[in-house]
Amino acid sequence: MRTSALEPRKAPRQNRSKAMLDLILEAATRVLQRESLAGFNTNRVAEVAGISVGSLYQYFPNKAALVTALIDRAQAALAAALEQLVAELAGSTLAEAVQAMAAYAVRQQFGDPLLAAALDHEEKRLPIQGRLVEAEKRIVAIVQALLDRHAAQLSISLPAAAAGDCLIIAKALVEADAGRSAVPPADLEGRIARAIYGYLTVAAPLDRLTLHSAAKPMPKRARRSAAKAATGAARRRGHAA
Amino acid sequence: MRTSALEPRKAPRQNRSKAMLDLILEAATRVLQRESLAGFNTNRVAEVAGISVGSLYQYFPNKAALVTALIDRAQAALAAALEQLVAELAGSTLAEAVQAMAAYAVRQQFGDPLLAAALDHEEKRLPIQGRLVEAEKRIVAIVQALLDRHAAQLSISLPAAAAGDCLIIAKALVEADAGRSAVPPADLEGRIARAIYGYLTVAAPLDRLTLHSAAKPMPKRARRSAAKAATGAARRRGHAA
DNA sequence: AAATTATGCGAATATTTGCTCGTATTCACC
DNA sequence: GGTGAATACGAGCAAATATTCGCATAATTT
Repeated sequence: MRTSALEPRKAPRQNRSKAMLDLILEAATRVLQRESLAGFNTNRVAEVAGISVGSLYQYFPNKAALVTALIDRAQAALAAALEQLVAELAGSTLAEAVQAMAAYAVRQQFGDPLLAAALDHEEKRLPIQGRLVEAEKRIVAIVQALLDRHAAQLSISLPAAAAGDCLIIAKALVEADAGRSAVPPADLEGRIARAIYGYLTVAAPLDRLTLHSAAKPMPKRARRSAAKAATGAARRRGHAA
Repeated sequence: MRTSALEPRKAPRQNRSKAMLDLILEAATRVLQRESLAGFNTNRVAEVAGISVGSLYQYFPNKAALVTALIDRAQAALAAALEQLVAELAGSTLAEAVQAMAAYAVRQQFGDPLLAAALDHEEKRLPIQGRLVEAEKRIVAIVQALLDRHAAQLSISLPAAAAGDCLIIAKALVEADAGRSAVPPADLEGRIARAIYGYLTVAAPLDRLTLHSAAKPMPKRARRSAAKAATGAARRRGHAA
């Protein structure tokens, strides 16, 4: 019978078990770093942690619960880090803030590119409970607070999505480069800053276009040539992406 | 003994086997769509295809070869679609082109969000042979050709990375929304267009900042407050991402 | 220090899954 | 309509992996 709960099985009461829980989490992280999701199994984690599988299952009812705990931890850490980063950016300009966020994103993901990617992937696959979604919201809220400070400079028409989009853009750009090389290219930080700053502040022709296609519920034939081309292309593709 | 070649085992000579190959590929796609990578196994693919596992292994020496074929197919389709899209955008402005690309990205990924993500993930994990990397390059080249037409309007200092970055940004934004809802939000297309257009055309303060941090090989203490904040945050995080 | 509880162990079991192989069926060609 | 080659089948092997369970040891309580 597969246990399906994702909650940790029990909280440790004695010191040694507290330590063991940390041991497990740390080993799990290490395994994930080294061999990604393939090769991430409970036996291996236990081995790396230098403990028994049985002990692992004393604290986590199944593998998914272990991964969930890892994601949980990572998100909490990210939220905390962002919170402080935003706090430290109190007096800064928007451009400075964006640059700082870019710098942080690079450091963050290049620290553990494989780990970050793996957790990301698992998060989508897992039967998520509210806690994780909650953490996401908190992270977005932190960024949103930062953006609010500079509301005057933003040309954004959809402030609700803006913070989330910034995070997504930064993460995607870093991850793409992380997949290619072990060390961040010198221009990465600048490219991220550019993308985010651009997204937040573009004016000009896009406004009109955006309004056009967003005005109608379905942007089907939003504009002749463009839409035509797109649908044509979509028709042509097989089952492929 | 695990066979390690990624090439298809043989080309079908009779009609029925040709049909079977399609059947397999289509079934594989469906399985990947429905249950992502977990639950994607050769037995299941055969079952869904309504054929035998043995038949599957007649055409693909191993699971990886099957996935590779899928990726291959998808990338070829994407390249072809983009090529035509770019061709059809011959007379358009940059803003129009960006908008069209955004529209296409939405259609593309929302057609098979899970599939796209799964293939993406596998691509990183697989012992890639040149063919796949080649296809990537071709896709980037197509976009780059589009950008070249509007070079005058671009404020990009790193044209080499620009095309790739546009693709990454579009993909990431769509994927994020695809993970949340089955139907694309009305504003998604606009947000993508905005991000890309912004990235390509921002001017102003970012230029200076970018130059600053890109000038020095390592952007370590690029700028006081920002860098300080970032490192502080990085120090604080555990093994988490 | 006895009793009780918490923790730890790891061999054993259950399940999954990539893949093979002997056999059956169909096709192409005469 | 016969014959060899191609194609298809699917039970089942083997390796990997998730999970359990009975027992040993350590901590805590009485």
